[in-house]
Amino acid sequence: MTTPCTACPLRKSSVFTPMTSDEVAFMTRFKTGELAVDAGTPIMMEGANSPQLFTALSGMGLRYKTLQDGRRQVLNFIFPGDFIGMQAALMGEMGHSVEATTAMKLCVFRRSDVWNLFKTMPERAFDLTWLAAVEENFLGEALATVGQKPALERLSWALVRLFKRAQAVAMTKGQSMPLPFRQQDLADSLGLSLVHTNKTLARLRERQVAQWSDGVLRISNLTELARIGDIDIEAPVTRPLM
Amino acid sequence: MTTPCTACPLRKSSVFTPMTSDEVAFMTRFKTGELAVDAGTPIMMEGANSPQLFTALSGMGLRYKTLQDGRRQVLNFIFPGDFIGMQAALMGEMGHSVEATTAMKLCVFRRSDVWNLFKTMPERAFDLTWLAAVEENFLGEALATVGQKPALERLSWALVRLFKRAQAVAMTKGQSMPLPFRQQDLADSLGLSLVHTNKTLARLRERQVAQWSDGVLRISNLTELARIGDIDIEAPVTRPLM
DNA sequence: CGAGTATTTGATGCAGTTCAACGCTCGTGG
DNA sequence: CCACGAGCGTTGAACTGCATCAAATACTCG
Repeated sequence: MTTPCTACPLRKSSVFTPMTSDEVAFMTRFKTGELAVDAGTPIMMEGANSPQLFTALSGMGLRYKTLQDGRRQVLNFIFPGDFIGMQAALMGEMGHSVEATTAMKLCVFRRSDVWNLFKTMPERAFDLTWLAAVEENFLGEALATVGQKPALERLSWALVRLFKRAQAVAMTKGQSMPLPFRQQDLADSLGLSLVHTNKTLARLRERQVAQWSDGVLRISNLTELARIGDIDIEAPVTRPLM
Repeated sequence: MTTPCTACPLRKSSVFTPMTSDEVAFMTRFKTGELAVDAGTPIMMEGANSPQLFTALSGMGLRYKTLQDGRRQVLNFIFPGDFIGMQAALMGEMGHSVEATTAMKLCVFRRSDVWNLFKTMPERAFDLTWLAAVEENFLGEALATVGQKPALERLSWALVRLFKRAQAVAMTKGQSMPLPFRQQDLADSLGLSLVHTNKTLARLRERQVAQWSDGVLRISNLTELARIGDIDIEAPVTRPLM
């Protein structure tokens, strides 16, 4: 019924570390199905103990935390290949919510099989930990950005990050990429108000550095954008796919 | 020579998940020695590929990132029992620097043995991943705090977090705990200026909620502090010790 | 006792928030 | 087929929380 991992369209991408046939066979058993959700669907709720874990196959989404008064912090944007549910898998409770921004296809795993993965597939367990470490690393960089940089630099940092992520999974066409979020989402990810985010995006547009409209981000001057955002443009590291 | 893990003073604490004798034996082999450093010593540098990993045995330190212009974001404060070098262990490069704030004793491991840990001790590999997930969780909460809350709430959140961490490792005496950092360190962890941090701490003092002077933090009203900081006071979860 | 470091306090300015209003697009129902 | 409302982007104006500047106090240490 469900596509076996041998036929996974994502695995072909050169960004993802190749798997041995043993690993692919294991993942096929680990996988319990596929899930297609509409835009706007909540996938995981903060505090919930989800019995399912996912890998995003297509579409985009976002991770966020909600505060008591309704304010929202977007932690990260979800791209194809991203693993969803790490905290549920390990600690049994999610620290944030996840929702689909566009329609998405997800690969589904059983949480209860995670221990089996550690016991019988150390390579895959290592990969899982690697993903956790990368996410930790990203959040550290995001915290430094939100904590220390002024608005123009925050936006530039975020746009470079998004563009590099998109490049890694071949979602870019030249200097463009789909960016199907609202300005409010980006604002909430950077600790800025919607109004100020809008005005700062206008500045980047005027400066001929980057423009974002109708769900498409166009980078006119990546070097300059990276300079403003104080971020390196390094070749993407290959990363494991769960 | 070096203390075997069977005699580890930290393991006795009830906060740490008990280990089987197999696990203790493994850790003793994993351990290559102990390191004592003075206050102010850098332990790991951002970008470095450290061949050594550590577990803090005593003393306190901090993790931080430095930006081009010299600004600094403190990511977290290090308590006894904390594992240091996760990113070096997995990705081969640290995303942040670590330094000792007080004199510290550290348990030393060889980075090259990590793969062996995954292959032969899945329980310990799981524990390592658990620690990574907890750190990811913490950074998400910190990001939400810095991104969304005003100064008084940020400070309250941070003080509650610190106090609960200290309670977990039995470093509190009643409502007091040692907090051997500078106001600048706390300011850098919350994305606030030193001056504003100082003035906001004064407000908490006046309100009879918390006071911090001479390296000692005294919580006068934990409930109120937690209320202001919008944070739950839950019993500490037992966690693995590496 | 002078130099260096940390805390404290007052004064001033601005980056970013909040409030408000308008335009555009799209879906829905009369 | 048009009217209406909802959601999103855009822009102007006013306000404010926090940064920055400045300076005094206290403490430690060689």
